[in-house]
Amino acid sequence: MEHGAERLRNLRTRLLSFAATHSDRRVNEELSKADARKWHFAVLATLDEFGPLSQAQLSDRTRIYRSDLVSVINELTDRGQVVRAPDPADRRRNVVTLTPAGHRQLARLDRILAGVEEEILAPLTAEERDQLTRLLTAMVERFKVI
Amino acid sequence: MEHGAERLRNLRTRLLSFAATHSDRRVNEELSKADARKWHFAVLATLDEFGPLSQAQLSDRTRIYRSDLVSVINELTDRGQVVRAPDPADRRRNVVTLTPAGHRQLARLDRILAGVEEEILAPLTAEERDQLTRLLTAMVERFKVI
DNA sequence: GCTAGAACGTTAGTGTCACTAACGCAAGTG
DNA sequence: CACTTGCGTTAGTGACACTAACGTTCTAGC
Repeated sequence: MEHGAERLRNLRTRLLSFAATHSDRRVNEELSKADARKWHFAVLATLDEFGPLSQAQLSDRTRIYRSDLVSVINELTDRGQVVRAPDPADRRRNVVTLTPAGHRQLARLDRILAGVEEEILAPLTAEERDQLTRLLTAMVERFKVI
Repeated sequence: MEHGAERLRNLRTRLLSFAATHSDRRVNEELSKADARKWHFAVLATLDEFGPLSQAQLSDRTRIYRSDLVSVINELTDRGQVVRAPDPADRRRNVVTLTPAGHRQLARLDRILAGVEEEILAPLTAEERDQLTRLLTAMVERFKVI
């Protein structure tokens, strides 16, 4: 009888959002020690993977809204981790490029995030972690389609 | 070599937060059709499970901050789904009680949330859904301890 | 009994995030 | 050349998580 007790606790949408809230909070706490936030990592990692990109491309790949990306790039340029330059081939565009400092920061954030992940996933075995990754990936894959 | 490509996509904290964001958005979209939001459900379900409670008790059980609970209770009383009355035994307290209309609304929200859950979990088999519940529960259990 | 501390509800305010709207400019398309 | 589309940017909205402070009321230790 799904009715009555346990209703709240077993609601998976709630469980999911609760887990994510906690995880996000920890991530932001730790990243802020390195003067960063999660979007910083997303942008730095994407540039590292794909090379210099326009802001629109960065927005597509990181799922950060174009409008929010502006201030993220501002923050990263302020910290010297990224360079924003107009694209001579298309003057609407800015080309965003990783600097050596940005590369070092990325390595730092990598270590931090690995630590937080370890902490968050601590109660799970290695197989369970893989399983979780699989399940979540299946779910978010679906979102993009719909 | 975890380094380089795939870094972002495989970051489980990101996967988690992405899945939760989408799930939350869908939940709120559907609940708003019933003139509700997720805290409404949390409060109504908790009152249904435990009977009349003070706001502090509600805050403990739903994990809604006391300060945010004020407006949630306001909204629910405006809709006639809940009654807030001073506790004669302890005049610091308000006792919050479910009304018949609140009970009906709860049933409605139950159906809505079941639908959204079904949609969100669509790509998963029944076993996988159980597994997900198990894994997430294990994670959030840990949070409370730490 | 009285006083000190704690609990209660409330108000106000902060910062992050997801998301929308509108704008000026530049590029490609018919 | 007009039209549309893409680009970066500014401004703003609303939900959430969270903190601080306040007045009122209860409870415990002296």
